[in-house]
Amino acid sequence: MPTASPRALDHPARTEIRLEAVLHALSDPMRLQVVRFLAGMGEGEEAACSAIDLAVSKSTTTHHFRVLREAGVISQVYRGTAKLNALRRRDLEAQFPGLLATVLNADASQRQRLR
Amino acid sequence: MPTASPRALDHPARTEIRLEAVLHALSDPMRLQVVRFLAGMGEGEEAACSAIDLAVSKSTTTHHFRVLREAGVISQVYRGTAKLNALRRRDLEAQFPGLLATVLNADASQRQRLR
DNA sequence: GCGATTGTACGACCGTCGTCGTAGTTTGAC
DNA sequence: GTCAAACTACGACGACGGTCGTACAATCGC
Repeated sequence: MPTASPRALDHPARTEIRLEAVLHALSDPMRLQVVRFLAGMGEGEEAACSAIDLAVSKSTTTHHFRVLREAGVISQVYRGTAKLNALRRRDLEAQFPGLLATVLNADASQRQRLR
Repeated sequence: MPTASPRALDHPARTEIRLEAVLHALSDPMRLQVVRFLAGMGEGEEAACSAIDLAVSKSTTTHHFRVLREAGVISQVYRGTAKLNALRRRDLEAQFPGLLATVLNADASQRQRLR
């Protein structure tokens, strides 16, 4: 009885997404790596946390995913033992048009420059 | 003799500006307020620190301006007892095209929404 | 020189953040 | 029921960040 079947996770509603939170979430290299990975998948595609190989412990990985979710950058839903993650492209675009694309583009440029 | 006349301040070169640092700098409401203010002035216009009324102590104000400068978001130069600040529009645009405009636009939308 | 203005340096405080490890929960497969 | 896989909760730790106050420095105007 402790299980409510599909365990629910708190997500900010589209209109509750705060710019400062999003910028903060994106200002960490690990989290930017996650976003880059998710952005590289098709629209609406989801990936388990374990699909992205972060060079930190599992606890830390959990932490970063939560920060992204609470900022409204990604959505998370349980399926089986996995937790599927997806970029909230539409919500971000509706709230802050162009922001995600611009940041991803800036990130790509910087990575290419540093290569 | 302790004076090197125009006291110099360290600024990252254009190519040294890091995306994470910029995003972090912009993720604070106070600093966003500063950037918004500077963006509201003409291209190349400068404003003294004291021209922007932040609701914090002078020490804290100094701190925020330094974070912005070290991230490469603004340039600072002494003139008399004042320190003139300006957005590094060109450098930011060259390094991360559209980023500043997109963030400012997102900020404006959010402020309007919350009004 | 003196005083006022503007900003800095330094230290303190305390909360947040990124990190970890260990122990635990939930689920699916057998 | 048992086991393994995937993720979480919790507590710890050290580093960083935003804030302040006080004391100081540089410049300008008189």
